[in-house]
Amino acid sequence: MAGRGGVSTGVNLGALRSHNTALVLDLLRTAGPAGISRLELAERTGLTPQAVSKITARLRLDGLAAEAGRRASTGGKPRTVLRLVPEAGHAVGLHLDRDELTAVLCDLTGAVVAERRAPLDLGAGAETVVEGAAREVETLLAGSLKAGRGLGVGVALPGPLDHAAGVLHRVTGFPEWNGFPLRDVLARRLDTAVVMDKDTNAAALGVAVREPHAQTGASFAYLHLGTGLGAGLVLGGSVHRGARTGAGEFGHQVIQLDGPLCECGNRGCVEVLCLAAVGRGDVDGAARVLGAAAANLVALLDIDEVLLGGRTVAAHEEAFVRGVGAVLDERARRAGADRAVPVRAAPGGARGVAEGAAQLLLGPLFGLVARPMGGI
Amino acid sequence: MAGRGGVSTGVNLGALRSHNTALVLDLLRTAGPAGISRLELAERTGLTPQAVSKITARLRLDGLAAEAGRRASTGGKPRTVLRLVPEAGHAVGLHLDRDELTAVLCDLTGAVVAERRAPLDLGAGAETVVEGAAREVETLLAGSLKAGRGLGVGVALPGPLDHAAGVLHRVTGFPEWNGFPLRDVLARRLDTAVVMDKDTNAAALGVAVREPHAQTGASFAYLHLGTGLGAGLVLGGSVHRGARTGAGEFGHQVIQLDGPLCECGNRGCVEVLCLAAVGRGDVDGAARVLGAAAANLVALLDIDEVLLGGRTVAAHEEAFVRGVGAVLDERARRAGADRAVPVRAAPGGARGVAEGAAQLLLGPLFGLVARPMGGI
DNA sequence: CCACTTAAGCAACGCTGTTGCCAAAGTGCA
DNA sequence: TGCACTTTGGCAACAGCGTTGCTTAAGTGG
Repeated sequence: MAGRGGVSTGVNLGALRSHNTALVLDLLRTAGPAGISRLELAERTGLTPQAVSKITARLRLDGLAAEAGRRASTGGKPRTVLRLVPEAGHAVGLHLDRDELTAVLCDLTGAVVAERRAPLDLGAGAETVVEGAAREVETLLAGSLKAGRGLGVGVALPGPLDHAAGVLHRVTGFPEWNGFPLRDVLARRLDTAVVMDKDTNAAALGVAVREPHAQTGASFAYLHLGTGLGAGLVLGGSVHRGARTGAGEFGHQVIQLDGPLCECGNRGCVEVLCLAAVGRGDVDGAARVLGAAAANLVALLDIDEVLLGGRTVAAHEEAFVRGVGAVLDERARRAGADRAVPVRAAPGGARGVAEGAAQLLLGPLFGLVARPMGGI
Repeated sequence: MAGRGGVSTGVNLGALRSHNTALVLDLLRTAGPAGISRLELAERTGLTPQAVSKITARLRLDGLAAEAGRRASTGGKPRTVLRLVPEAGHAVGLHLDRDELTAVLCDLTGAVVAERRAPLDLGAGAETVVEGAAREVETLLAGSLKAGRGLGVGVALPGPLDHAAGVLHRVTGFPEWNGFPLRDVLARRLDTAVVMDKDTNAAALGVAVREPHAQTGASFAYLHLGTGLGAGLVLGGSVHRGARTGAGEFGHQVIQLDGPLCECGNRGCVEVLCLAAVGRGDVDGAARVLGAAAANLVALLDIDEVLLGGRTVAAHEEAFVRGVGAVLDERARRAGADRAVPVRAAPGGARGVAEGAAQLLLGPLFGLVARPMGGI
C-alpha cells in the first residue's frame, strides 16, 4: 500500500484508450504464436467482449494484430484466434561491455532477427566508442530490411549511470566517461529514440519479459558475476532502479564486518570475498559467499526467484547454482519457510543483456512503462 | 522499466472517473488546511480546468470538499480555495504490540481525533485478544460520535503474517497464533472492513503519507529497533511487501559471516550483533552495526532517506541517529556520492504504527491503492 | 468609469466502453 | 437433411468521461 502504483497524473480518454490497447497487445504478446481469442482477451482484461472487438479491430487495421485460425467449437461458433504480427515493429538492443559490443535487432515479440558482435574498448574515448557503436547499429539495420517501423535503440552498459538523464557517471576504470550524455549523443548521431540503462537492469528486464510467470507482479533478482558483481532487481513486476539508478549495488554489500579490504574502501564486501575465492580456485567457496549475500537479499525483499548470470558464473554454472541454492535452502529451512527460493542460471546467455536492452523500447508498447521514479 | 506500474486490468470510464477523483482528493489532502485552488489542481493533475471544476463539484456535493476562502487577486478574479473536509470520513488504526494495544481514530486527513491505550498480552490466546481489541475499538468509536462514515479498521502487528490473506504466521514467541485468520475474525466481530499489515509496514506507510516530499515516488526505509529489528520499505512511493508479506526481514541480515550465533540459526545477524551491543551498554557500537546494515540496504535499493524508530532507538535517539548517519556518510563518501542519505528519527513516535494502520484504509480513498502483488 | 485580466461555469462535442440486439457459424439430435 | 440450440462477434444506440468554445463573475489598474 501507499503509492498510487504509478500514475500520479490525471487520465483522460486518450490515456485510457492507449492503456487498454497496450494491455491487449501485451496479452497478444504473451500468448505467443498460439494466439488468443477475443473472449479470452475480454476475460483477462475485464473489459466487455464488445470493447475487445473494437480494440482488436483497430489493432488489425494498424497491422499490429492478425487473425490466425480458429479454436475447436464447444457447441457453437468457434472462437477466432488472434496473434501479434511480429514484423510490425523492431527495436535495436545494444550491449556495450568492457571489451565487447553486442547489437541485436528484435521484432515485436522480442525475438532476435539479426545480431552483430564486435570487439570494443570502452577506454578508447567517448567519440570513438559512439562512432563505432553507431556504425554497428547501421550495418545491423542495413543488413535486414524491415517493413515495420523502428522503435529506437536501447543501450545497456556497466554503471553507475543515470538512466533518466541518459548520462554516465564514473564507470569503474574509465574516468573519462564521467558525465558523458551518451543517450542524447547517440540519439542525435542515429536520429532515433535512444534509451539507456545499466546492463544488470537490462538483463533483469529481459528475463521479466521472457518469463510469463514473472510478469504478474513477481519479484526476482538477477545476480551478475563477471569481472565485478552487480544485481538487477525486479520488484512487484517492475525493475527497481531508485531515484539515481543506483539500485542493484550488490557487489559492495558488506557481509563480513572485519573482512578483507575491498577496492571500494570497505571491508568484507561480497565482491571481494567472492572474487578472492574464485581467484584461488575455490568455486564452491565463492558460491557459498554469493549465496550468503543472496540470502540476505531474498529475505529483505521477499524475492521469488534468483537468477545467476555473467562470465564467471557461466564458467562454473552448475557449481554456482548448486552452491547458492544450498545456502538459500539452509536459510529458508531455518526460517521455517515452506520451500526455498529457486535458483537457476539466467536464460539468454551472453545475448541476454542486449535482448533486454531492446525491451527498453519494446516494453512501453505493451504497457511496461518507463518509470524514472514511479512509472505510469 | 518493466511492469505496468500496477494496472494489469482493463480500465473503463468508471475506473477512470474514480482514478481522477482520487487524484484530486489526494492533492486536497496534501494541501492541508491551506487548501488548493481549482487551477492549481488542473496544473498538477494535467486535466483541464473544466474537468477539475466538474470533479470538485461532485466532491462538494458528496461533502468531501468545501470552499475555503480565496487567494489574493493577481489582476483578475481571485482563485477560490478548496479544502478537504476532514470529518467526512474516519478510520480506526489498531496497533497490537507484544504487551500493549493502541487504537486511534483518524479523520480523512489522517489526524488523530481519539486515542485509547491498554495493556495487552498477545500470548493470552486468540479469542481473548480479539475480544479485547474489539471492545477497545467499540469504546473508541462510542466515545466520539461521528458524522462521516467509518471506513473500517486497519490492524498492525508484528510479523510474520500474510497481509493479502489476513492470516498470521508463527509470531515469534506465540506459536498459538500460527494460521489464525485475524482479519476475517475481526471483520465479522466488528462488522466492518478490516485490513491487516506488519507493524513496520504500517509505520512506513504512515511516514509516507505524512511527508509530502516522500510521495512522489521516493524510496525510504523505516528501521524499527525494539525487542527485535525489522524494516518497512517504501520503494518508488509504495510499500514493498513481496508476495508473502515477507519483505522487510532486516533483523536477520547477515553482516558477519563468522559472527555469534543468532536465535534464528544463522551467524552474525544484525539483530544479534546490535542487541548484544545494546545489552552491554555500548549504544555507539549498536548504532555502528545498525549503520553498516543500513548502508547495505541504502546501496542495494538506492534509498533516499533512513528513518529510525522503536523503543530501543527512542531511548537513545541522538546516539542512534548520529551513529547510523556517520556510517552512511562514510560509505557514501567512499562511493563518491554527492551527499549522504539523511538519517532521522521517525515522526509519530509511539503512536506512529497505529496512525499508519489507519492509513491502510484511508490510502485507497486517495488512490494509494493496496497492491497485494502489483497494485493499480 | 472603463478597459483589461483572471476564474469558473454552461453547453455542445468527440470519444470511450457498455448495452441491446442480430447475423454468422458451428454442434447435436430427430 | 432439417431444425433447435449454442456460441461468437459485429452493428447501433447509449451513457458518461474529459475537452472545447463561449459566457458570466469578480477582481485590478489607469
